[in-house]
Amino acid sequence: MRADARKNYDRLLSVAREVVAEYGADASLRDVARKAGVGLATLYRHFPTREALIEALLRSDVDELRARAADLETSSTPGDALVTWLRGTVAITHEYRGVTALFLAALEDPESALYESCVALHDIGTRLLDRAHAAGQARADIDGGDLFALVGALAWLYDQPSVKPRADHLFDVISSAVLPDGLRTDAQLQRRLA
Amino acid sequence: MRADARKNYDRLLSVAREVVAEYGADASLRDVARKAGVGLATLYRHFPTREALIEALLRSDVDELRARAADLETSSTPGDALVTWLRGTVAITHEYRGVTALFLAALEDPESALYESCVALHDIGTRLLDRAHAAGQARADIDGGDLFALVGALAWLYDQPSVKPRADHLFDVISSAVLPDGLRTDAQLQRRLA
DNA sequence: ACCTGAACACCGTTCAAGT
DNA sequence: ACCTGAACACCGTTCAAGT
Repeated sequence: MRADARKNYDRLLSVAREVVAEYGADASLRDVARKAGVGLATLYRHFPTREALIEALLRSDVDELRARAADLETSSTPGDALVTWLRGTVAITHEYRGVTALFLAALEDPESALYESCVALHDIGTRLLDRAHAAGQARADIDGGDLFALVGALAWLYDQPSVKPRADHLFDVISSAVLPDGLRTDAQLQRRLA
Repeated sequence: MRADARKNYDRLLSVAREVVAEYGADASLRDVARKAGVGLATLYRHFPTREALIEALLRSDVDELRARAADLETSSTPGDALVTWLRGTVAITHEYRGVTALFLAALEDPESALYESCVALHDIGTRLLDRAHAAGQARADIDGGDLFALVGALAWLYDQPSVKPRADHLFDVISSAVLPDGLRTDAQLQRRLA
């Protein structure tokens, strides 16, 4: 990449991070280009679609979630590991307000720039879920696809301002549906019994 | 209302019903006016906001849900009544793709044209939920606001094309979190035990 | 190679001017 | 009273013309 192109690329990415944080994943791309002091077509060549831009923003987050999952697999009970990872995934997804609908669509569209990231998240979740299944801590009739969809629904709930005060509670409700207390013997349950 | 105004009003409403069914609650209002053969400003005077238009479309549905709830209160066990009503509410909300975010916002904005409808749905749900609470069939730490938010999340899930095949399953998962089988003695449980 | 401005076809919202 | 077209300030996307 030529030096000036590189500079534009980096500038676009850093401006996009701010704009998306403020206006969500459906922020105006024109606005991003304008604030980056760059022609609109320049943004389009670096990031041919909105998904491509979001993907570039999300890449480091997905890597982090992957690393966390690896840690959790060795440091926690299967049930706790899954819940902790879900909480982190929902939190990060929520930072990109409105991105969950893009995610769920991308999972079925290998052409999407978000496809790889979505598959990665889907697979990590499935792996943690299967561990919980093996330990008899997760509801048996839920698979990785269900889990991915529930993460989307939870992130969507966090995205709604009026839900925010009860969002953590709803996280507990939904995650306890995936991991019923009756099947669990981990820290969360210990706390409830204490 | 003058005869020509009445005619325009009715025509706008019927066209809006089709357009919203096809493109969702964020359909182009310009498109509605165009297809109704009416000036754009005419639409705006009859329906000063998008919420006002959606509210007009939704009014009969809300009335129907209210009637159903009244029936269910006399014809079913509290747990069954709540689940059946939830299913119907999610189904109808889903017909207006994308309306759930408007709903959750309207519940906190008395100025919104959707406010009355949202409060009505919220209150009906709370009433059915409290019956289930009294019968010991519903999870105690869930209130009407939680229920309203969960209905929104479920309708959002039904709105995502990639989730559709598993949406009914996720409905069961989430509704069983609200009404755990351990607390229920109704038809759904009987079926599962059979 | 890379960038830009303008063009095109859309929005939502408002308002002066018509009947 | 009611309606309309045009105006304004926005989009996303594409492309010919510049350096």
